Amino acid sequence: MTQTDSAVRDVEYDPGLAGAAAAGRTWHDVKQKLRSAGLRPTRQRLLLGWILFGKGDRHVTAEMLYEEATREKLRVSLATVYNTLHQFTSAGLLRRVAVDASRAYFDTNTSAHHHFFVEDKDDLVDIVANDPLIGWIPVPPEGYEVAGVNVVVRLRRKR
Amino acid sequence: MTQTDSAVRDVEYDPGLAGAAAAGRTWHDVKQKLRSAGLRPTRQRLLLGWILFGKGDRHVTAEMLYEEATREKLRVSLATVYNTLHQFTSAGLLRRVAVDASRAYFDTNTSAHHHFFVEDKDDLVDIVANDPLIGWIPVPPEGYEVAGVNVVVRLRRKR
DNA sequence: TTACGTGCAAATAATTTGCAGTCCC
DNA sequence: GGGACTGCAAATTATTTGCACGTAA
Repeated sequence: MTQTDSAVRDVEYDPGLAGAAAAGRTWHDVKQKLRSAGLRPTRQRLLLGWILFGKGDRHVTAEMLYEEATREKLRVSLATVYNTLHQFTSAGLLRRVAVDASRAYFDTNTSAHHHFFVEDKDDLVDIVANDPLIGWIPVPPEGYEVAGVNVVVRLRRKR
Repeated sequence: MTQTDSAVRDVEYDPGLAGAAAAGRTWHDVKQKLRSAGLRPTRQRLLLGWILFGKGDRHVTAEMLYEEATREKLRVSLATVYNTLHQFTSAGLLRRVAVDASRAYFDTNTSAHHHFFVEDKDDLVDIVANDPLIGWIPVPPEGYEVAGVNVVVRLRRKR
């Protein structure tokens, strides 16, 4: 049975930023989150953290986050955005998703889940399902362990 | 049941370049392959095709292929390597694999299958299994169709 | 011949780094 | 005050492009 033969079932998919406003997280929460991750709550980390974690699950590139930050209140440099994204990722607050070989996406949802990638919109969307897509994980070669599983279902607009 | 709870079974994994020598493909075969893909068999396409398809399944980046070509016989420019990889991919002779957000990998095995990625060696390895990893594919949102599924199991050297 | 390919070098794009100045604890 | 952080600009890395020249059909 090949992958293409596999059964296809209905699944809810995450509507993107819907519900963003609903997920209220206070400024104080962000500060706590940073502290408990061992990161000093500086002005720019708080701002970026606020943008990232204050509005529900998000998928961003460095450029997107930089523009959003600039559009908002505080001045942040692009380099700092990159640094901060990496610091947040090492601290386990973000998860890096490999979608294509050009840009890096960061996901505020760090739990095990997978993604749709909408090709013509460069849009990354959580796959929300009750049953796991992956039924089993192959045993890695001697001396290695599984560091993570990345599943991206690429979507194309129907002709 | 989360991804981490999933069952783990034994699986053969592709030994990399082992069997490379065995997969004899003649120069004539490569020429045929190019022609039937609608690509004019030029000197550099033949060379690159020979390297790619003459030695069994391979996973290469542009840089790797360029170095290998240079080390061999003919002079090819890096730009031509990039162009050729893309032409081969559009023609369906190669498949692009998104592993990390920095380099693009190309796989000579265009059938549906998935990969291990060995982090510290930047090495991509086919997952060869009898049962599919993915049991089902979620139904995409209205107006979209699935263009492809990319699964990468990231491996880390055991501490 | 003649459109398709190729090489080269310059242009982009995404990301990282070095270092002087700034800011939390 | 001192080390942790940040900004900026310059450096890297991966990839693409423009254009004069070469070559398979």
